[in-house]
Amino acid sequence: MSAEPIVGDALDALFGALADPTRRQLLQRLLSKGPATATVLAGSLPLTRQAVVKHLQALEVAGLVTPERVGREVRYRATPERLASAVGWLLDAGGSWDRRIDRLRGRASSS
Amino acid sequence: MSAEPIVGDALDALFGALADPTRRQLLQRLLSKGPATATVLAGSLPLTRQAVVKHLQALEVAGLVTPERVGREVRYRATPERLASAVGWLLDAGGSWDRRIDRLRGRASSS
DNA sequence: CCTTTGTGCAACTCAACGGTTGCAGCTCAC
DNA sequence: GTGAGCTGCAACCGTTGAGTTGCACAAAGG
Repeated sequence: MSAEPIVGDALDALFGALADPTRRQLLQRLLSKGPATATVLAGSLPLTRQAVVKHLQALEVAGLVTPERVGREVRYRATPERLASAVGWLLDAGGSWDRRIDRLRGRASSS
Repeated sequence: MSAEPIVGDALDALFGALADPTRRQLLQRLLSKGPATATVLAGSLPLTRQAVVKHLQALEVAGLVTPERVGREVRYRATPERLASAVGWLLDAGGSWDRRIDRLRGRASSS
C-alpha cells in the first residue's frame, strides 16, 4: 500500500524514457558507476553533450535521475525508486498469467 | 535462467509499446475482457479502426499481442509473457536499491 | 584579469509517430 | 451471385523526438 497508484502521464514518461537504448545505457551507467556529468557521459558515447543532456532531461522527467549542481558542473544521480513503479504496473496489468510472476505479485504487496 | 536475456531491440519495442496510454489501455482491455477485433476495440475509443490497428501492430511487434484470423475477422489476443521480460530487465537494472524489490529479485531467479 | 572549461539556451534539420482518409480485396449470408 | 461488413494497403498531414550547431554565460585557476 506504500506505493502511489502512479498516474498515466507518469507511466508515459517512465516507459518512454526506458524505450530508448541510449537512455537505458545512460541509466545503467549511472546506476553501476555512480553520478556523472553530461560532459563526462558524452565522452563514452558517439553523441554530442547536448544530445546527452536531452536524454538526461527525459530521464529526469521520468523520475529516474536527479541533477545536482556542484560548483560549475551538474552531476546526475540515478534515482531508481521509480523502477519499482514500473514493476508495479506490469505486475498489476499482467495479473496472474504465469506462476512465476504470480508469486512475485504476492510478495510485492506484502511490503 | 529460463528467461532469454532479451536483446536491446526487443526492449525498445517492449517499452516503446508500453509508453503509449492508448496501447496500455488496449492491452489491459484484451487482458481483462479477452480477445477482440480491431473494429470492436475501435468502438470503445475516440479513434479510427486504422489507428487501433497500428497500435495493435506495435503491441504485436513488442510480443504483447497475437493476431488470430477467424474467417473474415482478426481477433487479437494478449500474450503477456513478455511482460515478465520487462520485469526481468527492470529488476536486473535496478539491482538491489530497495529491500522490497530486492526480495522480488531473489524470487525471480528461483523459477 | 584573462583564459579555460563546463553549462544553458535557441534555432534548425530530419526521421519517426499518431492519426486520418480513400479504396481495393475477402468472406459470409441471403 | 450479389450485397454488406471487415480487413489490408497506401498516401498524406501535423506533431513530436533525436540530434546537431552556434553562441552566450558562469565558475575556476593561472
